[in-house]
Amino acid sequence: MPAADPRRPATQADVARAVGVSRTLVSFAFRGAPGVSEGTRQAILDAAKRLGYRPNAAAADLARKRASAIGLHLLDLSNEVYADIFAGVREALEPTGHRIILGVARPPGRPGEDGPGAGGPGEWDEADLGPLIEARVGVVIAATLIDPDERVRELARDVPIVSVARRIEGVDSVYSDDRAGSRAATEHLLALGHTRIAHVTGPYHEGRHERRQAYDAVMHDAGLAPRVVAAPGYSLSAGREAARVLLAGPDRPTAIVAHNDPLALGVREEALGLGLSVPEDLSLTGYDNSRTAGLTGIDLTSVDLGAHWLGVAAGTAALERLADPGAPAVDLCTQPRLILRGSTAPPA
Amino acid sequence: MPAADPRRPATQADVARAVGVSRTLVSFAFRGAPGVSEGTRQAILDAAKRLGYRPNAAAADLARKRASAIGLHLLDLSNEVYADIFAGVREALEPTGHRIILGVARPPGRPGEDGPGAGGPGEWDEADLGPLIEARVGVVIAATLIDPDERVRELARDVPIVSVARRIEGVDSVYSDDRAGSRAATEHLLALGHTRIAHVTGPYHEGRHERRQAYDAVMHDAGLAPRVVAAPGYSLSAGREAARVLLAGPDRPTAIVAHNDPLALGVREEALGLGLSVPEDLSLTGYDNSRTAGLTGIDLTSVDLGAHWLGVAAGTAALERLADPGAPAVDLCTQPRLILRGSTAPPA
DNA sequence: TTGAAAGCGCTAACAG
DNA sequence: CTGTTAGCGCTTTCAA
Repeated sequence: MPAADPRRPATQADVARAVGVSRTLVSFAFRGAPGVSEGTRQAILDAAKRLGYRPNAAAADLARKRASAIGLHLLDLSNEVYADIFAGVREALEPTGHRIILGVARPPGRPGEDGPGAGGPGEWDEADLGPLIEARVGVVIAATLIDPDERVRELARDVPIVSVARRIEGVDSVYSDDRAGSRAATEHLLALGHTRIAHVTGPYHEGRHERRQAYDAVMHDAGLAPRVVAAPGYSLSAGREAARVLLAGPDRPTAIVAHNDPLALGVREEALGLGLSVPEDLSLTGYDNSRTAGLTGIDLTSVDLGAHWLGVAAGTAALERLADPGAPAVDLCTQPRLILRGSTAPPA
Repeated sequence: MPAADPRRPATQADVARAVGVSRTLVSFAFRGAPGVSEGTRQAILDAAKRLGYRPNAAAADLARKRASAIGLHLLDLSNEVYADIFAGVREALEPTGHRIILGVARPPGRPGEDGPGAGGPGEWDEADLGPLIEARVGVVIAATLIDPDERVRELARDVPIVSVARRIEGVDSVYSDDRAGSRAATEHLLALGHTRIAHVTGPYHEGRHERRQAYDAVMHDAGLAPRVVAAPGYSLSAGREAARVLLAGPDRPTAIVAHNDPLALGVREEALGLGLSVPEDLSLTGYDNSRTAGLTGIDLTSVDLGAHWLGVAAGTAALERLADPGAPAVDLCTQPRLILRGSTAPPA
């Protein structure tokens, strides 16, 4: 039998009334607090089940004056990396019983999406993190933020932030060494004998340019001219668009370093569509080492940043931040690994 | 300058005090309610920004006695379909300002994962939906539930449920005709001339067997012996395991209908690893039409169930359910499309 | 146009 | 072991 009052969810008061005890007892019984006799506890639990009582987490948090939920901000659900990060975060949080409130960034094509160097208002993360803050999460784990560092530090005054896959001075950060990963990919191509190596990056955002910078640096050190094309996003179709530009001209690159796997896959599709072979006519590297990259027939050389591990570390850092708001900011950096596959070879 | 009291988030009372008005006014001003003079409103908004005031959504819901959040339960983030459904749901909910609280099912390998017909306790969804209910969401959109119909109807007494990609009598359901999709795939293989067609399904769950049933029916009608192998999950690696069994024996199938794309991709990897060619030695169909299925070199024939559209429809249905709790259950069924690609061909 | 007061479901001292 | 009493931050009658 559901609660007597139809449609209105049962409350602790209903349970207390049914059993004939005070509301406090019910509260105690549910939290396993000491001071409730075994008999009473059973009676309470039984009645609760009978009435279909469910604790109201929001009300509990309000009364307790502290959050039981952790916010998780993901940039793009259609990118496997974020699913991996999520899995890691949950693994770390699961045993603690913290609810995870997930927020996902609005898709690209937002008004004001600006090109390299334009230096837009940088207030995108605000829109995504706002709802999490208003849901009163105790800390938000963010993968990946795109606003300028300074802006993120401002946001971090409203709620503790753990930045995943991006280092932000003064904010808990758990990330992979993007410069090293990008450098490894570019140098690999260089070692193979390529000289016309291009880079496909995404829209400009501060804090998302390390892969590009490392590419630039390696090219510069090798005395080669860098060539960078910014795709209109981070997806496969954005990669196709970038490739269209890159592969059309006269001195087509013989190798391309893509910012991530979807972009690389897009470049690959476009190249294949143009009648080029990979790696014979075009060597290609991705970044993220997604499941797809490893499929036979795709064999995309890619950089593995250990997304799952980052997730676990971020979850752990969040817990620590919750426990000690005053602790110094965590700064955890891991080394990525270049996974060699069939998409790279010496130039023809 | 942040709130005077360090670390304690500003409240409406703080704002009211700063401006010199009552809390009521602040509340009104924030919700754009009529009855606040333009001057006062501006003063309030200014002070709020200055103090770093953020509305407390949980407290507001509590006082308002109704939920402003919608729960979204996703079975598996690493499967693209769910990302597509998510995108659709958000598209529908975005303009309304409802927060989306996301829950993701615990990964497989739970205790009690039972085989076909075993009829286990069937209380898995409960564990996943519980936190959503306790967060007091107004309705939960669930993609995909795995408990028996009857159990889901019980859960639906605690909170309105919109079931996505699965029809449940008496519960709002937005789904694709799985029998039709599976039938189309199987018949396609039949028409190609295959007779030894096997089916790779996942662990048994009531409400997740329509694809299998349609396969069985088509085989039966064609006078052929069905052969079904249950993979230990719905992932690529689960597909590999199933294929190991299927491709080892003496009368190896010449075609396989997989329950979904990851499973199909797993079968493909295993087959290729065994030295078989697709489609020459083995025709293969997936289900979901993921981005990966469409990649050159993968070319997986797959059934498209319009995941994004399902998401939009589910979001819309959720909104309607919120507006009218008493309305009859929605029952929306769409027709899937078989996308023909290079992974299917006549038997050698 | 503004404010006072009650209460949402729950927790947390503090008494019995 | 059990009950009483205050709130948590916010909305919402109802008066002024």
